[in-house]
Order: sequence, then structure tokens, then C-alpha cells
Amino acid sequence: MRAVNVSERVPMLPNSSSSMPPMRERSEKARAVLEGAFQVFMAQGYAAASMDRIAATAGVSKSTLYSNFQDKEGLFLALMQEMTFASRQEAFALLSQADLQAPPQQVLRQIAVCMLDSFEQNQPLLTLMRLVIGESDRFPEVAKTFVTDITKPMLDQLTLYLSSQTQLQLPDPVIAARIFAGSLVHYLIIQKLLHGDDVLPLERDRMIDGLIGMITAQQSPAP
Amino acid sequence: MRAVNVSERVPMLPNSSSSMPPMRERSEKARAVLEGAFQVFMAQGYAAASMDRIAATAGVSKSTLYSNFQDKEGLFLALMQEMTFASRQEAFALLSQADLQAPPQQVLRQIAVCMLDSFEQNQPLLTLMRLVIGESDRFPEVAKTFVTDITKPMLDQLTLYLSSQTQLQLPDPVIAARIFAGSLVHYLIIQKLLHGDDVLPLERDRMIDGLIGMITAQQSPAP
DNA sequence: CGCGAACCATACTAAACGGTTTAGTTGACA
DNA sequence: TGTCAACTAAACCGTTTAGTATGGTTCGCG
Repeated sequence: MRAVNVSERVPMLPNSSSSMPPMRERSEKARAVLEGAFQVFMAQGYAAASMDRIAATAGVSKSTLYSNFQDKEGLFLALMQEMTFASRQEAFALLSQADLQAPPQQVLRQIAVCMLDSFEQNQPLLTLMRLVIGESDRFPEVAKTFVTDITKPMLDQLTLYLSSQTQLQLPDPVIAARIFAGSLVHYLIIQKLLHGDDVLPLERDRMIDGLIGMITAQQSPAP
Repeated sequence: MRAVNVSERVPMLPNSSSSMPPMRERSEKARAVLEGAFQVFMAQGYAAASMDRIAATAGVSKSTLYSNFQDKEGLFLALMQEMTFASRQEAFALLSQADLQAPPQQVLRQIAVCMLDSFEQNQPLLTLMRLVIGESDRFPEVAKTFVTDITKPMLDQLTLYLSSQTQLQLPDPVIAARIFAGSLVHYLIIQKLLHGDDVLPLERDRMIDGLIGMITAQQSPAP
């Protein structure tokens, strides 16, 4: 361990809930390694990525790489933990950005737009999803962490909000939340990950409108 | 090419629409190679799979492998084409197995059960989906083929049926089909691919019931 | 019988892989 | 000034990779 100056960079948040992941108290080099690992792993996948390329991309020697992480698998796991944790706040901020006093149609639209923006603009999140799915067989813990830290909080928030809107008369808010999030995520997978925009074009606003219309149409017989 | 006896195995369907994929007119060895490639690629992914292991699994020499396929990428593309084509009929048979005269709730339940069964029992289809998503960056054509040959036909059929059920008064059947299929596929991804059954348990019947209830509740004010 | 095609096992090449080791450099601290 | 930990580039190890080459065996067909 290098002696670390107190003035270097204080995390300022002690870990959100002081749980498992040893977050930002990594050495400067270790963070550089993770940055390089991010680029290479995301672009090439786990098996195709080489430690040499990661070291080169990180601007770091291979020795440093192995002094900060046990091996290739350890580096990959650390990166995935880091990325999943970094994306947690986006999942948690879904409702906090919406004006909850507005009518449900408006709130749901804000949430949907926020979700699609998180995935569309933030390419890392989309790439992370592809990697998590693609490697879910060899790294089941990574997949579970993703579900626990990102999918579940998102669904829980949605369920909570939908439950609170009693005038929607949703018979099963848990399922409604699944339908809402699932339809949007599936839309993203088809259009963005699988390049379906060419063969199955579908404008984002039409998807959002239709989805909200279906969820809010549970009780209203249409005037 | 080996001289092939007419009595060997006739495809019996000349290619469904005589399109691109050169189907079953492969030599016996080539089919063995594809079978081995299927096992190894599905278990290890593209980069981690080795041609030696594929040859061994297929019970075939490496020479045979390279005499039937140009290189690793060519073998992978051929396999993906073959698998996607083989899964087409499952996607096309969605409506043909349902009793279209029954009330929509019943038909939609049959379709949903049929879909989930296709993916749950038929592990290959689920594995194919993971592979297609995982390699969608390095093999975009594979992803596009998947969408064109599996996703699009499925959605088209659903849209057609939903449009025909005018009493459902769906404002946008295209979107309704997306919601229906998307919710189910997302359910499969979370529960089966990402091993979410532990952390986010959700029984399949509850999902189906809720989904059908939401789609068929467009106009009925509940008695 | 003999031709030729398809197959087999084996061994090879050149390169890349994960991981280790070596020798040498830097900079903070006592 | 001397020490020590962290770093560097580079070589190295044994293994594995994709792909090719060789030589021998089987088998249908004329």
C-alpha cells in the first residue's frame, strides 16, 4: 500500500450504506486499471479481452495490474461490482426526479423518459446490460448483483408509486411495474442492442404513449 | 461433396420459402460439426470456444471442420443461421396452436403459455437469446437475423390477432403486442437468464394473469 | 482393380494468452 | 543519505489458440 495523503480525494460519501463493496478507497493506479478494464471488457467481452491490452489501455504495466487485482477474473468481478454500484443511483433516482403531485399519466411519462434516457444516452448502462446477460452463465453472481442492485430497486419504486395511485385501480401493482419496466427494457434490447431499428422501427414516444395508455386505462371506460 | 443417396433423408420441406439459408443439404459430417459447434459455442460463447474442442465434441477431425467451413467465424455464422431458422417455426406456430374462436382471455393465455414453454423447456432458445445479445456487438448481422426471423414474426402475429379482436378496443395493437411479448421476454430474462428467481421471485401464472388482465381491461369498467 | 474423394490422427507453425519474474527507476520519509 | 514500497519495461514460462500440412485409411464407382 502506498502512503496516501489525506488531501488527495475524499469519497465524501462513506459508502451509502457501508455494505460490501470497497469503493473509492482504491489507489490511483487501481482506478486507472479499472478504467482500462472497463474499456476493453466492454468492447471485447470477458474471454476476448487480454490483460496485455488492458494494461496498455490503462497506461500501466502488467505488474501493477496484478499487484492490484488477483487475476483476470478478480479484475472482471471488481469492475462489474464497481459499474453496478455506480448505476445504482440512476435506478434509485427514478422517482425523485418526478413531480409526484402531477397526474399519474404525467408522472409515468417522466419515469419512462428518465428510464430510456438513462439507457440510451448512458451507453455504459446498455453495454453493462449486454455484458451481464452475455456472461450470466459464467458469472451468475454478477447477474444476481445486477438484479439485486438495479432491477429490484427500480421495480420496487415503481410498485410503490403505482400502489399509491389508488385511482388507477390496478389489481396487481407488482405486475403492473413489471409490465411497465419490462416493456421499456425489451424495447431497448430490441431497438438498441439487437439493432432492430432497421427492421422493426418504432418511435419511442409511440411506445411510451401506448404503454401509459394501457396502464391508466384500467378503470376508465373512455368518455 | 459426397455422393448422396436419394433415400438418405429428404428435408420434405424445400426450405419454406426457398430463401437464403442452405438448410439440410449439408453432408452428414457437416451436420456433426454443427452439432458440436452448437454445444461448445452455447456453453462457452464465441471467444472462449476453441476449434479443437468443437472438433473433439463433434467426433470429427479438425481437417473435416475446416473442409466444411471457412473458419471459426464462418462456422459460428452458419450455426447461428441454422439455429435461428430452426426456431422460426416455434415463433410462427404461436397462433396456429390456439383456438382462435375462444374468448381473447383464453387465446392470450394459450399464447403466453406457449411462449414461455418455448423458452423455458427449450433451453436452446434461451441460450440462443443470451448468445445473440452477448455477441450483438461483434456480430450485428446475427442480431438482425434474430429480430427478423423470430421477434418480428412473433410480434406480427400478435398484432394481427389483437387487431382482429375489435371488442378489446385497443388503441394501438402494435404497441399492445410489444407490451405483451416484451413483458414476457423480460420476465424470462430476469428470472431465467439473470437467475432472478432467488432475489425477485414471481410465479409465472401471476405474471400471465396480470398481463392478460391489463390488456383486456382496456374497455371493461369491471362489473 | 484402381481412381479419387472424403475422412482420420497427428504434428506442425506462428502468434497470443495468463501469469511470473527480473532488473531498474522513482519519490516519500527518517 | 539510506530505506522501502510502488512503479516501470521487458523478458520469460508453459499453455493454448487458429489454421495448415502430411500421410494413411476407408469407400463408392467405373
